[in-house]
Amino acid sequence: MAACASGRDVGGLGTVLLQTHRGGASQPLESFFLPSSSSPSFLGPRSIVRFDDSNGSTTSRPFFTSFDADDNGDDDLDEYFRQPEKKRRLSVDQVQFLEKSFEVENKLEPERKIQLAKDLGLQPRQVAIWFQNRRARWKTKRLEKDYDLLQSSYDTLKADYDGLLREKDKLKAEVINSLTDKLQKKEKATGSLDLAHNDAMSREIPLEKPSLDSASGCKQEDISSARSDIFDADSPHYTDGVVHSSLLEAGDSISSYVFEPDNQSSDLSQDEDDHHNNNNNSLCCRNLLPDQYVFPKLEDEDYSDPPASFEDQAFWSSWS
DNA sequence: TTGTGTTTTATTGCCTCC
DNA sequence: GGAGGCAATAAAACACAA
Repeated sequence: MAACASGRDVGGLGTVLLQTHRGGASQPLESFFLPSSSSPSFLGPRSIVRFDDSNGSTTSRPFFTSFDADDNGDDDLDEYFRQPEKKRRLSVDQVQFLEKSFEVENKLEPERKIQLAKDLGLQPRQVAIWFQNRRARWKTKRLEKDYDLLQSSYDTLKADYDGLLREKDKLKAEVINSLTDKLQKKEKATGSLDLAHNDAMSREIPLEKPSLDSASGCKQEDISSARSDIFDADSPHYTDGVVHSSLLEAGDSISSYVFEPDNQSSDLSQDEDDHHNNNNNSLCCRNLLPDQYVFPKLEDEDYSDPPASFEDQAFWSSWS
């Protein structure tokens, strides 16, 4: 018999009830299954208690019911033994009993297994199998809960991240607009400069602004060295006095990247000035023509896309 | 009634523990 | 080495729409 095939389960069944195929009444056939019986073999799933009728409804019978010999004759019994193995579902009462026991403790000690089997009229192995399957279902449910928890956590984090991205873009736009406005004002002011000044600029003669240059520590040799320092593959390139930044993107408005040439009337904050003073590239730009003063794109890092380590994880992407 | 998807019961093989 | 747990799976039982 299948239930004995694994050879794992021990017997130990007190009273065994048999049920005929689908709709038949339960029959106590203790003589067939008790250890002292002449037939040592267990007949498998058929031996479980069954309270359901043929329509699937469950009666309120106790776990041990008496066999009504009038309802089932020898023909039914013969038919039963000729039928192939059929699985029998546990009754609602049995399942409720097992559920309560599972709530108390989801592991099954041998003594408890035997006791439950006796109480329910099941094979101890059936009780063990039920607990095993019940643990598997419980684990699945717990995994689903954990998944939902992680999903909501991820959604919250994603929302925060997106909000920060929007805020960053907004701030970036504000900075660009501010700089553009300042540039336009400067361009208007530049139009009123005297011819001599313009001639000097047109010959690319650096505007002498000793106070600022000294403040920034930018000398002619410094400029040269600074140029060579930054003139590598990853840096903006100088051509004809113009900084051509590889960071500049096609279609970007060049005015967005024009650096303020006139330091005397600079509206930049001290922090910004400090930043510029610490930037060789920006220092050197003061020696270029005003309309050629170019500085690399403001951002050093691009956060418009989530970091690969964050977004590329299959774990997360599989959720979205 | 039948086809189909889901749930439940049971088996098998592997692993760990004593 | 035996007992028991677990994952994977089979298969019966069940639910339900068409």
